[in-house]
Amino acid sequence: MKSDAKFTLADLAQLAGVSTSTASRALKNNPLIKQATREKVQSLAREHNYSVNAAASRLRTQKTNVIAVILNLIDDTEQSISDPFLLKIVAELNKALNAAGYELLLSNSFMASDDWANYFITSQRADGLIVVGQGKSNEKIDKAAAAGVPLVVWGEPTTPSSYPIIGGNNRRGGYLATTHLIEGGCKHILFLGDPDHAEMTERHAGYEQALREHGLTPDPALTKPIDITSKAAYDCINDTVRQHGLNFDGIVCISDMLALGALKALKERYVNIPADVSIVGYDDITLAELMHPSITTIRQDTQQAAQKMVSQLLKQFEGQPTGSDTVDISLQVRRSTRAEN
Amino acid sequence: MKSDAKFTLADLAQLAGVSTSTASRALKNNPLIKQATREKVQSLAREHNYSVNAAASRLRTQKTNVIAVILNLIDDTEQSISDPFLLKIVAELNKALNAAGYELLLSNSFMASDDWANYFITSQRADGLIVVGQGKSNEKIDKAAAAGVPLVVWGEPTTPSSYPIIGGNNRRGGYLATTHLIEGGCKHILFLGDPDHAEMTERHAGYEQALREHGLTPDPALTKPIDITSKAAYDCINDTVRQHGLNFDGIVCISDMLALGALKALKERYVNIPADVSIVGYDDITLAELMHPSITTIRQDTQQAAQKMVSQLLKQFEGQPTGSDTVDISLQVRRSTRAEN
DNA sequence: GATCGGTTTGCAATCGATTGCAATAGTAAA
DNA sequence: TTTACTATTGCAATCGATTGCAAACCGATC
Repeated sequence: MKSDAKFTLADLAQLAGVSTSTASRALKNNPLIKQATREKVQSLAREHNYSVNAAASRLRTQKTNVIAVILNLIDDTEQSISDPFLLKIVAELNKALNAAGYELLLSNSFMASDDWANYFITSQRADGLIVVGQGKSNEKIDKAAAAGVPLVVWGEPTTPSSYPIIGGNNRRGGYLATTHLIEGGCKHILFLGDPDHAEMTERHAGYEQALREHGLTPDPALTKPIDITSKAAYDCINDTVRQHGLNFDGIVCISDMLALGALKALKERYVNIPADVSIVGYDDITLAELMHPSITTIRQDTQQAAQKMVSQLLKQFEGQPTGSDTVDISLQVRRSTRAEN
Repeated sequence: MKSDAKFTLADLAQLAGVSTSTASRALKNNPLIKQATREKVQSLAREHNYSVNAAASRLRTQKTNVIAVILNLIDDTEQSISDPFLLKIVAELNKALNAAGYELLLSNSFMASDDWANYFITSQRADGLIVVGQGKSNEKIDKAAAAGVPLVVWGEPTTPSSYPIIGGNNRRGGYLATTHLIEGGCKHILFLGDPDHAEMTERHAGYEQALREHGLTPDPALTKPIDITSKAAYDCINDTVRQHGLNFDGIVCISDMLALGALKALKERYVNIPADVSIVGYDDITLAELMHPSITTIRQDTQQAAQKMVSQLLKQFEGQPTGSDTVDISLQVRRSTRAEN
């Protein structure tokens, strides 16, 4: 089973009594080669455990069949590592890429050098990039795109860009979440999350839009620009309650992680959820359903997201036109909000 | 900035007025080359955005500097994708590998062909493997190891094997968790998790040991061999309570995800945690602390785990002896268990 | 038997970097 | 000015697979 000496295409060809060119073509079922020859070569290959040397093949073909997935973390927060949503996207990307015949090289923005184009593409480590998260600035992404790197981003689809951005309809998400709270009778709705971040800006816009459409006036004091961590949400809610008492009856969170933090803070103060305060999260991570009460949230279809990203990337390889696109979202109503007014 | 024509080592060498051999050596600071020459080449390289072609380099050196990380999922359950613990390990591996100059190729056992040795190593896609999770059978792993593939596994360290296995001291973990419950006054302790799985076998052994040492007799009926999903835990607790009433006052879970499911089921039945039933989880995922009540759990040091795995792998590259090893674990006491009797 | 069109196959160059060994430049001693 | 070394640099082979183009083969037709 274990053959110590390397077994190369040349060896295989010799065994089969053909040239390496024939062997190579036979292996990939090239119709130029007679059927019988193909089968012979292929069966010998199987028998001898032959597999194409990827390095050589990549060098010759200038194609790696590898896509680098970059977790573009915001600052140094723990967001990346602890946020199940991002990781779920990575998992789905893994599936989708494999299905398309690509492998997934995992990176994160702290590691990879600043020059993505160079590091991944010029150096022929990958054929393209998928960047998960826009970060606070698009500098690195823009730079890579400007260098002609095939890339796709998970983020806010309406952001003007020269590359396709896939994401949920965040404005609608914010709108749905807020409207649901209002219909449940909420009048003073907190917005938890930093509106400076592209996706969040939209969600916040949807939040304000919903308020206005229902005759409520957005109060800037109710928007809490915090980091995307449960801890930040927990602290924020505690501070707010301490300072102003329970001056709100609903919370729109820009991620389920924040919702969990908020929920914890409120429960510790014996605030009744959803009677006294209703909470809506975002992303529908597994945990949302497991909480007590389970959390109403905006679900983003991650499988569809992965497929769209991969397909946009493949289009770039083929020179076809590409564009930003949205992914389905839907409101998952659970127990952290009141059913109706 | 963007140069369309490929810029190769040869071009760089020509610009610098040296041969490719000199250029190559200069780039990697080979002392054979005069300092001045090195600097000249390096600065030209920077200036022209040169970066070594990985494919060519790999072909020539027979070294990829890539490690394939395989998520070895148990069956078709959602475990992989939803379990934050595994993903945390991946994230830590990413860091540790990068620090050691390696890249991380992400795979999972559904994708990769059955013949890992061939697919990853012979084909020169990676230099070694890190397998996360032993799975229910070691077949694939053993096969790869037998083929001489450098590999390390995250699993139960006491499993006899020809390759190093890194993992927590699971017996001690089970023991600690159970003892803690007993000291809190629990008499009828449920064990939630499938003892068939290597790591879980040990945790279960620790559980039984703790019971015996405290004069309690393990009751087989209290061991619930369920899948590693919150849903399974939720269903299991519901079934048990429905059939036998609340015939237990403590639960040892083999993962926090199970603890969450159990917690939810109990809360829905208005069982008081920890007064009526205490719960201990395993892994200390972020959520454990965020639950209400927060969950007492066994923490495994994932950063240390990643470092040990990587270091064991590097040792294999260097031909040094290797061996299985354990990672620190500790009991994190929170609110889901009673402080004392 | 020569010719022709279509099938199959093989030759040899190529992808870009690395490295053992030979060659040259440089320096100090004779 | 040689000689003897050492410090630098360059030559050319090599890693293994792919592919454009030319060559060989095959059967059929004239």
